[in-house]
Amino acid sequence: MAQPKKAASIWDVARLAGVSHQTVSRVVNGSPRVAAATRDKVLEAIAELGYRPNRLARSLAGGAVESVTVLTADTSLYGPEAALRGIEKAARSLDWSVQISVLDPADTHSDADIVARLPRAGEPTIIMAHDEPGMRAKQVLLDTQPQAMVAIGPYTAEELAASPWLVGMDDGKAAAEATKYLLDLGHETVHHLAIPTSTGTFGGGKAHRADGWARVLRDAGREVPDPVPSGWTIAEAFKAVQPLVADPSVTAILCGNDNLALATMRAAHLAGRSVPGDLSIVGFDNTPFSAYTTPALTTVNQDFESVGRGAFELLRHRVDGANPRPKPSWPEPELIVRETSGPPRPRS
Amino acid sequence: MAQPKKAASIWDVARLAGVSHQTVSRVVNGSPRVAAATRDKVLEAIAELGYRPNRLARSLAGGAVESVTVLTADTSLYGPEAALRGIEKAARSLDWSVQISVLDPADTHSDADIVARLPRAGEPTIIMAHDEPGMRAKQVLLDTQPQAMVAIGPYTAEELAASPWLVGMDDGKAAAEATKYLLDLGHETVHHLAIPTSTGTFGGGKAHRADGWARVLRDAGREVPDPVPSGWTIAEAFKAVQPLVADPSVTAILCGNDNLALATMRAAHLAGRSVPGDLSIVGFDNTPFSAYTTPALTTVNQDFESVGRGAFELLRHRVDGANPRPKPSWPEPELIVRETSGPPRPRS
DNA sequence: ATAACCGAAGTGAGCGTTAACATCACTCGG
DNA sequence: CCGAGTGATGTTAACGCTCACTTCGGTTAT
Repeated sequence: MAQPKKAASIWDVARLAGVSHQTVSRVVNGSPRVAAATRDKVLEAIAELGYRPNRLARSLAGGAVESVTVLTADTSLYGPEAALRGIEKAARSLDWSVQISVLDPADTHSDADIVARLPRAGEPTIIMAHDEPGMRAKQVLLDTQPQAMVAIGPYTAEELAASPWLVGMDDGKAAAEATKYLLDLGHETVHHLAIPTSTGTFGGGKAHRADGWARVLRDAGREVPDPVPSGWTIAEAFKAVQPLVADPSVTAILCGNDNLALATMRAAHLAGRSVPGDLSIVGFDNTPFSAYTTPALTTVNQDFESVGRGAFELLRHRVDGANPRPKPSWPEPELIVRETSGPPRPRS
Repeated sequence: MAQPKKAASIWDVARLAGVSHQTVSRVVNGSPRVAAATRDKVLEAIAELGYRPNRLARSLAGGAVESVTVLTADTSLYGPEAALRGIEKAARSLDWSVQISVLDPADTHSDADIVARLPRAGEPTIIMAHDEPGMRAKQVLLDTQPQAMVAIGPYTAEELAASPWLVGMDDGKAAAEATKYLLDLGHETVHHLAIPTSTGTFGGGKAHRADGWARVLRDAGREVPDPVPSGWTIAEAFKAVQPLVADPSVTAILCGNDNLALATMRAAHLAGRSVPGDLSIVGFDNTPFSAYTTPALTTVNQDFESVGRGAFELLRHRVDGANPRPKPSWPEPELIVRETSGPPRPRS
């Protein structure tokens, strides 16, 4: 069935159709300067040979750019995964191809190593810059090919507007909102189980979750407890959160994401603390499972898929220069109150 | 800082080092036939120019293949996501690049459309063939370029051994094991909330989850209830499972994956049925969250990441022909008993 | 001392496309 | 009825790299 022969090239089509290879190229690329009769002949030849254009050659020859490379440190995390989905969707609709390369923190890579992942110099690249490896990659690319990169991360509206290569949402603002919500519920203070920072220290960016949380507590004149650092995995979070759930004075925990929140719910359950009776828990991201836990998780919705699409649009703008700089067009993070949050028990 | 000039090519390096472009190529590719002094000169020039080889050109010129394209219908599902991770890891360690293209069931694509996603004819491709779009893509690629494709899906050991392009695990066997476990616990029968089938009908493949489940019930002489079909999303599952949780005669449900199991737990809770007291629930896949739900989910562990790696190895074997056909080397699916399963309540 | 050999390097021809320019047959206005 | 357009096509030169040869100076065997 399958011919072991080499795939047909534009020249083979040209020969069969009795035209020049350039005419075939014109037909394939939909140039209007081709007679209808010729076009039909060529199309017929293409069908007969099962010809498919070779994108590598196309790019090499200086055709329009048509591929993006996504650099990310974790594809199992909901945020990056959803953003990647948005990128892929947007890219596919324009017939761009999407490459993905994972920045594994395990193998410490040099700057050269990071750049070597790109299939060619100047390859359009989107970086998920929410953690340390991502931030580093962002810096490397910024030094190497700033005109062909876009980074996704937590930034304030001002930061986003000021930088031509940034896309993201203001997590700090969202975290502030969630913290305020818990305070308004009557909690004395709110504790924070934090995702790994991208900078090594908490408070590195105004748009970081931990930062928005701390800001609200300070502004309200409340004690700001030390944030409890956790890794990204649920198992790590489960371990890290133990002291918090064991402490009866802790009545509310804002978790850096829904995975951490799930771990916290589990830990609270095992510690014999009821949720939300003894302990209110708020997550982050509105991960699909969050609406179906028992009790259902109060969390902050983030439309990562739209952000991913936005990143692609911005990148395209920067690479082609053609379209005007696209405006951010995704919904703001929004608190979704479900069942894991409520007023604290009255002091006894 | 960044020079807007074009990136350096092999010729630029050659000129600067005072050698021919071929010598540069030799150095870059680690050929032994280069004098040490020359090599150093070239390396220096490379560093100075910041030269990076262009993979597109390399592939075009007939260098070794060094990219894989992964075709999948759903990146948010744990299985495909984990397999993709395995593929990426294996590929990266060999310096291959990974492309990803999502088979969106929304835009019904023609066979030609599927093939058009590949960057070039003969592009090495791995297909996640666990659902309808995947199966279709598998068929198309099988007809087009069987020598450069590998499919991942649920197959029996015999099927896997017989086909040179198949990789996967025997879900049927695992489902059978889980069903038997529930029967042994004393349940009269076991109901099944099923993931979408890849063939349109249940029982299409011996290695399918629904098939293994039905087989055990039949063999045990039990009634085989109609499997309840669900979509992939938790929300769909939640809706689909309602009749099951509402029926007090249903004491055990085997769910097609952990998402469906989570939905079932939630539905059971809302219906006032305790788990595992009134209802035993078993999931599939050992999704990370499954160990942290309350109660923790009994499920079947699947090492998708290893399967992904295996798929890559097999593909490499088929494309290069060099290495001997790699043997499957991942753990068998294994039942993990946690807290959502137990004996039925004694009849009253 | 001469032929045969070997390692180090260079030359030229593609790989499949597109961009830029050249050519050719018409058609049209004056 | 001829020069200028114009639309349809062909020709040539990249793009950055690898492959298959060729060349050249210095050994080694005879």
